[in-house]
Amino acid sequence: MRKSLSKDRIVRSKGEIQAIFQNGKVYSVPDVRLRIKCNGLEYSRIIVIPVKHFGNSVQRNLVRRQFKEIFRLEQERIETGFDLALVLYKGRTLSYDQKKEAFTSLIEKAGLLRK
RNA sequence: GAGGUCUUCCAAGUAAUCGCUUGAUUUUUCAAGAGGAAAGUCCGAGCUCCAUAGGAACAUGACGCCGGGUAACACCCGGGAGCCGCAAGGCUAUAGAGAGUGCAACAGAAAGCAGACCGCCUCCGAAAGGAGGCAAGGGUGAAAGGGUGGGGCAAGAGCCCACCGCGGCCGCUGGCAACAGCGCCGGCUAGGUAAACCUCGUCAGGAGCAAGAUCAAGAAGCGCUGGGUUGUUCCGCCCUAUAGCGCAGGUGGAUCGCUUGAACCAUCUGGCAACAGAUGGUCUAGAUAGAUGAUUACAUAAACAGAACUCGGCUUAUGGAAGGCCUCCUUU
RNA sequence: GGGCGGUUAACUCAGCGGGAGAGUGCAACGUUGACAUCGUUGAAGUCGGCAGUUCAAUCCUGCCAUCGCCCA
Repeated sequence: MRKSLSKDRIVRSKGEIQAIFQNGKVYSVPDVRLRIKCNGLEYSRIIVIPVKHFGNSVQRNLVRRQFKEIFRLEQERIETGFDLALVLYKGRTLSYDQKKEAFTSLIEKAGLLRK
């Protein structure tokens, strides 16, 4: 499988985001919270949402890009057919490796790791 | 060497692997891809819509030395004046207080066509004190209606004189001008505040790309009224019942606007400069939950910080480098 | 992205060029056997911050910070 992440792999419309937040299951580690919901498609999608006062726009864009990169590299190990919403809270500053660790443990908790 | 001050420049690059957006080409590649502030939204414009920004009066707001630059500006350049600084240099919402209204708490005798507490002097009186003259000295205050020196006087005072300061719809000279210099006149009369009202001059219609246009989908109508620019009034002209306003309901998708522009680079010419002109060259982000990331190497990438219609400025945040100038110290 | 408004005592607000205030709350005292109510007294403030105008700024002007509202 090609490790791409094009625009249709990102949750885009406002209604779908609302649906994840109303009906999704919640898993969390410090400073990061994951909500998942079945989407009925052949692939999984993601959206990264920093909370309102998460630093300035440079910091918000940086963490969003880094989590998208982690999802892109790990997506072949993840079950298909789910929408993932990552909500980021402002705590300590995580390095790239720490973010990757947090993401992997969240996927394990949610039982989405492909065997 | 230390401190200060002004100006300019840079804001990472290259290679590899995996990826993102746009455009070409076509099925595989190629090219391009955040800032000096992209920020704050404080000014000025372009652009779009509001049926007519057509006129007049009164409001309202902004600006305010002079000359120039600019599409325009509250910006920039040059000059004048005042203030600050030992200096380099910096700051100034820098017209009018000789049109009017107002304000100046407290203190002080007196605060605006000024006034007399202490005091000084003269006269009356035995004394206490009284009548008058004065504004130099003390004291109050942010501010007490020219300053210094001399003459003069009972004591004093622009009362008189010299110099300095101040004023004049004064003259001459220099300057496009602001203004400066000199002369003459005035014996001082004319204090502060206009980021208080105001006067004078200049400018300004309003809203903003969530403007606005088209397509698709969806929905449920009801009530009121003539309405239409949005400071007020008047005049003129015109549009529209497929109208306007209010409440309720629905959608919240796609395309255009959307990037070639008062653009950038180089050279020459004019100008003290801001800037303008000519010639040649270049095409340089266009996303829509929002594209620039991750890892490795090059000794090492660290500050503030991320385009959302586009320009010209201002302001604020911030790392580093270079140069000019000034002051002080040390050495030769 | 664009357009507006606010910030004064612990809380809610008034004031708008010369004295920083009101109500609630807080503290002390009185009243009561005790409490509530009531009465008296008191404390509490860089008027969001930094500059400028003025003799003098919560007030006028500029910049910054922060909070909130509106639009399709």
